[in-house]
Amino acid sequence: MNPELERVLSLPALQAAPLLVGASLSVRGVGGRLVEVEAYDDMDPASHCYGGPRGRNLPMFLPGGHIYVYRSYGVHWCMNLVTGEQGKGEAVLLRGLEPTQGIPEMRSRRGDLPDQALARGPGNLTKALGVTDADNWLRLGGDIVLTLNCPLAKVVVARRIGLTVAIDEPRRFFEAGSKSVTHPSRI
DNA sequence: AGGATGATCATCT
DNA sequence: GATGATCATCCTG
Repeated sequence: MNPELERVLSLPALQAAPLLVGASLSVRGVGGRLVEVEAYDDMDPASHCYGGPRGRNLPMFLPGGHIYVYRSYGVHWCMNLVTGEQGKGEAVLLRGLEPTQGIPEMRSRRGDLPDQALARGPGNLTKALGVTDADNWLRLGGDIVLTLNCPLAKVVVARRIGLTVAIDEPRRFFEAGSKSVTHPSRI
């Protein structure tokens, strides 16, 4: 993994998240540009790692560069990039991606949708990319590759979606104007 | 544009 | 037994 990416992934989630908007993610040859992410850490009562390491949250306490996948509402997989130092408990939820690679394969998994909708939303993103709990605990660099791009000029920080606590915390980062962002008007 | 609903299961109490 | 870091669909205005 290149040194700059290594550095970004060693940052706290709140600092790493905006730098990951615009980065390229590829999962077994299928991927695109990340356009929406959300930071979670041990100070956040909505985070799985709140209260310390136990059960399903253990991957969040690995060093930055690992993958944390969990089941949401019994129906969807959600994928996180672990950031920060080992033992801290931080991760960035991947919420939206603009497809650039393997679009026919995404369409076969998601149905006949416009490109922009294939990986919009955390559950749809994992489905389009073929990510499941088999990818939990993995480290970037094998099946899953992340490449930083030039920092984007227009990264918006917004409130969050679908939570019952700490919903107004500004922890959701997205690219202004992208059509692969959920609730773009909810700032 | 926004509110209500049900699907479905790993994890937690 | 209850709870969601969601989504598609159906409604209302």
